[in-house]
Parts: sequence; C-alpha cells; structure tokens
Amino acid sequence: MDKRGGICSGGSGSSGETEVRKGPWTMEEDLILINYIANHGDGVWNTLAKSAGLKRTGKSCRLRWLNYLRPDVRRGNITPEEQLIIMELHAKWGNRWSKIAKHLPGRTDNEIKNFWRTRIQKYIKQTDVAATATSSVGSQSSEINDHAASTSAHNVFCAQDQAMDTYSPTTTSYQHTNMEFNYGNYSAPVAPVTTAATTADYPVPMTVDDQTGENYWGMDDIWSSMHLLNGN
DNA sequence: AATGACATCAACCGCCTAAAT
DNA sequence: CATTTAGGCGGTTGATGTCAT
Repeated sequence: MDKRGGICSGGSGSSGETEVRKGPWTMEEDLILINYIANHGDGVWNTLAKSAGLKRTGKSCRLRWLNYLRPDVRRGNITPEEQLIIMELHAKWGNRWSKIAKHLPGRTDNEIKNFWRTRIQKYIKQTDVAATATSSVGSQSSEINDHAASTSAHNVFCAQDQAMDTYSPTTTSYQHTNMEFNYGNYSAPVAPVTTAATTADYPVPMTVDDQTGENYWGMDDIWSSMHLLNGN
C-alpha cells in the first residue's frame, strides 16, 4: 500500500543490488541529480540515474527534474492569465496536459493537471450541480473532463474568476516553494508560501526534519548546498 | 484540544509511441 | 519485419496540511 519511501528490488531481483528507491525525494538525491545534470546535461535517464549513483528509475529522475528541479520551473499560484489560457487550451485540446503546458512557460503538465483537477474541475462540478438544479438538461457525466464541459465552464469560470474564493493571487493556497533562479545567475528563492499564507506571509523555509532527516527542506536549502558543493 | 473532512500536490503506474537493434 | 528499450503522457494514489466542528 505504501508506494512511497521504500526500497524495492527491481526487475529481475536476482542480483539483489538493483534496489530501487521510491517515494519522496530526499535533499541528498535532489542535490545529486541537480549536480549531475548541471555537469553532464539531462537525457538518457536510465543511464543518468545509474551514473549519478541514484537508486531511482530513469523515469523517476526525469519526473523529478522536469516537475520540480528544473531551473526554469515556475512555482506559485497560477495567474488569472494562465487560468484563462488553461481553460481555452483545455477546451481546444482536452486533457493534453503536456501540450497545454508548452504554452505556459515554466509550468509543468503535472502542475496544470493538478490545478485543473483540484480547482477548475471542482468549480465546474459546483456550477454543473447548480445548472442541473435549474434546468432539466442533466449532466451527461459527473466526471467532467471533456471539451464541452470545459468550454461551457470557461465562460462561467472566467466570469466569476476574480471572485473565486479558492483562488487569490494574494492569498495563495499553493504549498510550493516559490523559486526563481538560473544556473548562471542564481537569485535567492522566494520563501515558501503555504496555505497558511493568509496568516503568515512567509513562513521559514522548510528544513530537514530532525527525526526523519527527509523531505523538509526548501529549495534555498538545496541551492545553498549546491553553492557549497560548487564552491561559490 | 481532538478529530474528521476536505484540498492540494508530489510521485507512481500503466499505456503508448518512437527509436534502436 | 519483429522485438526490445526508453521516453513521454495522462490517470491515479497516498501523504500531508488546513479548516471546520
């Protein structure tokens, strides 16, 4: 049941040393991956994973890099403009998240997908319920994930977008660590904004947990470590 | 203060496709 | 041409944080 944080014997399992780590990435793993890619570039992920000494699958490394560690990943709240683009492109293409993501620089397909599922789809559902309450048309499906639904939702959603209480540019509910940086021109990451942002604008960055030693760090921690490693 | 419900997001899984052999 | 392998994509899950009671 626990698909995270474990070590699984991989594939054949005959050797016993092809164990594969799963679950959340540790700071050390992130550092290794960032450092390796900074020096060797990305691609050929299986080889990369092995060469870097990571007990991860190539897929896992790729995902981690593309969705989280990549320098140009934009984190933080989706802007109203981005919402609009997502709505429009989804109406056009449906759940082609990677395709949609290409039109939103710095956004990942995973992020857009999550945004859609958690925010927009929920909102569509609400408006759908309201619509069916007032008309007898009836919803074709409670699983609202098709073009028509998003198209119809588009108008409603955009019209009421600014008033949508689940989204606010000033009171972001994203739990990401905001970061803006480049390899060559690193600027200090913005402090992470949590769902508690309404009461605490910028909580202290995550740090390594005393007990587990895992998964409680901010990108600034990672990057300061990187700078230590690289001696700058 | 405890706890249950809900929301969010990172990460895994399975499938598909393209490239390599 | 058939098979294998790797990468990419979309769907789904589970951990965790927040809010409401």
